[in-house]
Amino acid sequence: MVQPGRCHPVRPLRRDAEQNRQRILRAAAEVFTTRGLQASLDDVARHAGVGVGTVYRRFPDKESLVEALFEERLGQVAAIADKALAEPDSWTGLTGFLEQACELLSDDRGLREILMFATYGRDRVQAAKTRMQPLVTALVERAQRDGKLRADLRPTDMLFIEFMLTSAAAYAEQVRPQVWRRYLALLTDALRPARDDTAPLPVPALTPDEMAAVMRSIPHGRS
Amino acid sequence: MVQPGRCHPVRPLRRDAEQNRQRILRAAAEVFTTRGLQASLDDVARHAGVGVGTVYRRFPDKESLVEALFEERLGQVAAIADKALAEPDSWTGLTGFLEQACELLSDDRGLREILMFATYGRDRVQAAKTRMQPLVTALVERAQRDGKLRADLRPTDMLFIEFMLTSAAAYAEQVRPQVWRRYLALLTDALRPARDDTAPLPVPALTPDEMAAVMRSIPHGRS
DNA sequence: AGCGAAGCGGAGACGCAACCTCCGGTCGCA
DNA sequence: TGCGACCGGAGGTTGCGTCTCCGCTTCGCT
Repeated sequence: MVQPGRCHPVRPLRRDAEQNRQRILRAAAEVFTTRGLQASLDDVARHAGVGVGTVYRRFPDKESLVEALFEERLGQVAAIADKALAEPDSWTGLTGFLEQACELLSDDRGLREILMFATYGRDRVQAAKTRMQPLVTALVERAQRDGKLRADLRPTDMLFIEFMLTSAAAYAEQVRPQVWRRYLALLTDALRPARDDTAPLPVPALTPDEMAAVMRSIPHGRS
Repeated sequence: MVQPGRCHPVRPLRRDAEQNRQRILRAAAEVFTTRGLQASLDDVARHAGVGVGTVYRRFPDKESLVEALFEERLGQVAAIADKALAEPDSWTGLTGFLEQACELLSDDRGLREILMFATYGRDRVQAAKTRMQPLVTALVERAQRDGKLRADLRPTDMLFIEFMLTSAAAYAEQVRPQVWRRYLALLTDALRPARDDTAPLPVPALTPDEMAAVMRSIPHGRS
């Protein structure tokens, strides 16, 4: 996908080598999305039908492989926010954003781990997040200006909602991969402007800085 | 707390030994609640100021220690449901249940892991769950009879809500341990009877059997 | 066809971390 | 005071994941 940023032109790989590279990428995608990032490279190699050595010859270490793979996915996430802002109706835009993000994350365990726990590629993820933040903010503020969204919600709330939904999705994955839609509907309903008798939210939302701190606070390893 | 079910009367421990046992239990409680069940017994021993050997002399293996510790906590969880049913107002009972359960779980990582992922003591947890199920069902049905709770919700939904909230709590633990209350308020609001323009929930709730399957589907190890 | 370089496989070195054992020494208690 | 319960913690054992190494294969150019 992305040519490595070598300073000298790279001699193209031999045909068989290139083919193997593709096979590895495909296998890695499958393994990491279904079993998560803690899957071993031996797994990936077995899945690709090549030896471990071949994997390590192409990708100096696990991190490179993971980054090569998820670069594109990270882009997709940001694209979802873009598309949501392009949607003329502010409410549809916002709920569509939540739904599509959840769709993307709910069947990609690797992406989930990378985004939520920054297991690898801290920097790339950081970049993706700083790109998304203003978009989400715009989405939220637009819907509030239109009176479609409960006024006391903040952009970071959307991230938490996303997080809660994908947690639920992950939990039920093996049994009912789609239940998260039930809870999305529930939460979506809760996002609409408060009725008169609605209690105010008892705790302020996280600030963007606090949100960043949350990410940093996650132990470097797994959940 | 609970005397081990030896068939022959147990000679009481020597005074220093008993004291160490207590110290171990206290240390284990602290370590497991803050760092989770994956903490090593070496950690516990260090924390207790005793050698590992001492720990293993008292508790044949890690599982026994964990079970000894969480037996009581598991009881507390069930007690919360009992208390909620005793509350005369059905709405207060239900939301109070959610709040108190979340309170208990949000600052006890070990309990969280044991309940959600059944990392240890599958049977005990199963017992606790089957004890709770009818209580939660009663709580839900009572509130619905009173017209206080959205009619299309099912008991398993409460467990998912619990799960989503504790996930959020865990996520923000280091930065803002109380944000979960914000999302509890949001969800609580969503639990009230649907307004006329509320969309129906798009996916059926899990059945109790499916819920049990979810538990079984969790890989035996960690999250 | 022939040859050099690029590529391959996978056994296994290495590192790490957790669980648990063992035994020389210590300490409570009758 | 002496015996036996008890202690500490070094280290055995196991298990797993990352990555290396080297003898052999395959490609592709001439």
